[in-house]
Amino acid sequence: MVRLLNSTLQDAGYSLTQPRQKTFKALLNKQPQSMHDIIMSLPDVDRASVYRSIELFEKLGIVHRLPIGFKYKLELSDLFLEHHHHMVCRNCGKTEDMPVSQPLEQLIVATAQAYGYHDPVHILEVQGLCEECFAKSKHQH
Amino acid sequence: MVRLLNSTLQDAGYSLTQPRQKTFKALLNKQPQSMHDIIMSLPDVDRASVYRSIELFEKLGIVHRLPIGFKYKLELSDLFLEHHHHMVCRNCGKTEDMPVSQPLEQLIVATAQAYGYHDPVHILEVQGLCEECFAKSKHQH
DNA sequence: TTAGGTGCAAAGGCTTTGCACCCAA
DNA sequence: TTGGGTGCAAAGCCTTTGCACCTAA
Repeated sequence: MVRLLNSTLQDAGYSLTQPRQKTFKALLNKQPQSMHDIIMSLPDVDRASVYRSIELFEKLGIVHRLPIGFKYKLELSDLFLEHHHHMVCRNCGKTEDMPVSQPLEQLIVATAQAYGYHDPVHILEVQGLCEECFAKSKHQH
Repeated sequence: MVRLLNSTLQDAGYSLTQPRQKTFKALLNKQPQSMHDIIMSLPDVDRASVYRSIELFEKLGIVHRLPIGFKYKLELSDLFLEHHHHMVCRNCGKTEDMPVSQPLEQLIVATAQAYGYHDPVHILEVQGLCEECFAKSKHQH
């Protein structure tokens, strides 16, 4: 994985520095995280460098910024992961992947096109209660 | 409409003040607006009061805060409008309504439930090029 | 060696808060 | 009349920027 980061950076004329490697590793095999989460997990990297690394990673297509609520979270892009949507638990805030369903994908694109939108990209956020929080809420009543 | 604002506020124990009325009117018959848009359109109402009114309106279900990109925009809620989604033009930023399609609604809910999410609510944002911007982009090439 | 990258500190947006004054009921 | 509501100014986040120092190539 780090190998791929290296070549992605270098092919674009950027160097593989320690802060960039650390920021990348903080994203590996993780559910989407907030900027704050990443900054806290890297106490020896300056905030400004984390922001600058993430900005560069977005530009190079290494990370995606997901709108969640009115904030955003960050995760590695489809270069490293399959296309998918997210489900957010509105009680505990946990984010889970929702794998792509072809009929759903096609229907969203077809609907947008029916209303005159060209080249549509979509962001689908589903909020609900995860199994655990749903179970807890039943006990409390 | 102002009548309904009045009773909604008073039933909940709040008074119908001038800043609240003006903030409400700024939202009437408009596409979703940013907080900045609303504040700019009300030069004689203090920013803090606009924020406080919008916060109250959300609590009372009068307005909805829509995640758009990593920001949000505000519009009157389903009490005043029908349930719908939004399409955002990624060139000019224009927001348009996308009326509800039953098959799409049902498929989104069914998919979330299939992955263990209870009581799902969904937010669907479609980004694409509106007719005008699409036409312009063709001329430019 | 040296351009690009980093850390530090300060500045910029947007939003919230504390407090004295004001006005809707 | 009076408690909730407002305006003002200041403070608090989160994010960006300027600049001197550092380091990857």
